[in-house]
Amino acid sequence: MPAQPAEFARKLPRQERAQHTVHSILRATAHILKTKGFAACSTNAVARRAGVSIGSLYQYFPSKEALVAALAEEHAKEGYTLLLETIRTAGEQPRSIEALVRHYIGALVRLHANDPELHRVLMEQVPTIRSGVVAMQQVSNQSAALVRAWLEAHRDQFRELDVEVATYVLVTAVEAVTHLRLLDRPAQLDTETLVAELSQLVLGYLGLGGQHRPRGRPA
Amino acid sequence: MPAQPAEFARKLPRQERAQHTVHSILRATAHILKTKGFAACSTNAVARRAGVSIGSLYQYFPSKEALVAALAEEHAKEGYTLLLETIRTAGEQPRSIEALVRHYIGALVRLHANDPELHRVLMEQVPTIRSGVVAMQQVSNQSAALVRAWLEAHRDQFRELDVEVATYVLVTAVEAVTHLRLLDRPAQLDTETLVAELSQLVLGYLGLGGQHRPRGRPA
DNA sequence: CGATAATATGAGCGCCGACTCACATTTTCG
DNA sequence: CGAAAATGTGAGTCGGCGCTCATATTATCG
Repeated sequence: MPAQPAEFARKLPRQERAQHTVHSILRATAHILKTKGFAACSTNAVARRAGVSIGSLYQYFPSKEALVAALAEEHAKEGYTLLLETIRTAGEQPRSIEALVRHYIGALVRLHANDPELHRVLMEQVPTIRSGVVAMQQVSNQSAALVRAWLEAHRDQFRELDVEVATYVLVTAVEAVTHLRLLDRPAQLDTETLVAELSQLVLGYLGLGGQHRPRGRPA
Repeated sequence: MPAQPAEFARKLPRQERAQHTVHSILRATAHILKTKGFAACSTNAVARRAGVSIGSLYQYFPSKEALVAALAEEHAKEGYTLLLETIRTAGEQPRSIEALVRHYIGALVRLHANDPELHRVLMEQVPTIRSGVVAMQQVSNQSAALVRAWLEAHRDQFRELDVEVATYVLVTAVEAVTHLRLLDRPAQLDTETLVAELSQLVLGYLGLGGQHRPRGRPA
C-alpha cells in the first residue's frame, strides 16, 4: 500500500525506513483525531506522538490538510474493499429478499465497526477538505447506487414507491442508526439486535413486514 | 427574550443599545458558524461582522465558549417551544395512530427547518461545550421520552417490540433523514413527500404498514 | 447642568498553531 | 570505500488566536 497518492505527496518514501515513518504519522494522526478531536490535532502533536520530527512530517505531507486527506482516503479505501466483498458474496447463491437485506445490512454494520470514531471525526468535525472526504463520499454514493439498482430490480415485489426517494430514505436511515449506535453505544443494542431491527425497518418500509393484527379488536 | 442566561453573562445589558449589541453578536456568530464553520469562527471575526468592537463582545460573553453556548441555548429553546406546542395540539382531538404519527413527524420536520445548518454545526463541529449543547440534548431527550411513552401506551397495537430499542431506532432514523435532507436538499424530496415517507418508515417498522402482496406469485 | 454609571473602543499581550530551512545522519550503489 | 541521494532533525519565523485594559463615548437622573 503506497502511503499516499501522488497529488498529496511532497516526496515519495522509497526506503523501508521512510515508509515506516509515514505509517507512524498516519497512525498518530488517527489516534489524536479520535481521542482529542480535530481542533487538538496539531501537526506538532502528531509528530511528537509519532516519534518523528516535525520536519519529517512535512517531507511527506505538504500541509495539515493533505495529512488528514490522506488518512481519509485510506479509510475510504477500506470501506470500498468491504463493499466489493459484500457484493461478491451476495451474488454467490440465490437468497430470499429478507436474507439479502440482512446480508447487506450486516455488511454495513461491520463496515461501521471499522474505526467508527475515526469515521465520525472525518465526516463531521473535519471542515471541508477537498480530496479526502470526496473519496469517502464516493463510497457512500456507490453504496447508494447499489441500493437503487436493487430496488429497481425487485420493485414488483414491494409496495409502489419512488425509487429515488426510497433509496435516499433507506440509505440515510440505516447509515444514521448504525453510525450513532457506535458512538453512544447503548448497552441493550448489540450488533445482532441492530441488524435485526434495521432489517425490520427496511422491510417494513418496503411493505414486506409481517402485518400486525391488533389484539382486542377482531378484524 | 433575555439575551443570555446568568451563568454565562459577564454583564447584563440594561440599555436598549446594549441589547442590540448582544443581538448583533449572536447573529454574527450564527452566520459565521453556518458559512465558515467552527474553526473560522474567531471572536475577532464575529465582532467585525457584528459591527462591534472586540471589547464589546467580551463585555457580554466572558469567553468564546460562553458565546457559542449562549447561541446553542437560544437554539434549543426554540426547539423546546415547538415541542411543547406539538404535544398540546396533539392532545386536542383523538386521532388514529396514523394521523398521530404524521402529526409528530410533521412537527419534527418543521423543527428542523429552523436553521438546519446551525443545528448541524452545533451538534457536530462544536467540541464538547458544556452547558450549551446540554440544553440541546435535553430537547432531544424530551423528544425521545415522548416517543417511548407513546410506544408504551399503544404497544398492544404494534408488533411485539422492545420499547427501548424501538425508541432508539425510530428517533435516530427520523431525525437523521430529516436532518440530512435539509443539508443536501435533494430536489425531488419536498416536505410533504418527506413526511409521508417517514410516516411510512415508522408505521412499517411498527408492523402497521399495508402488507404488500407481490404481483406474479399468487398467495 | 454635572456626576456617575453604562457602554463602546481597539491597540496590544501572550501563546500556540502551521510551516521552513540549514544542517546532520543514514542508505544506496558504482 | 566514498559520493550522492534519501531521510531525519528541531530551533525558529510568522501569523492569527483568545482575551485584557486603559481610555473614550453615551445614557441616566438628581
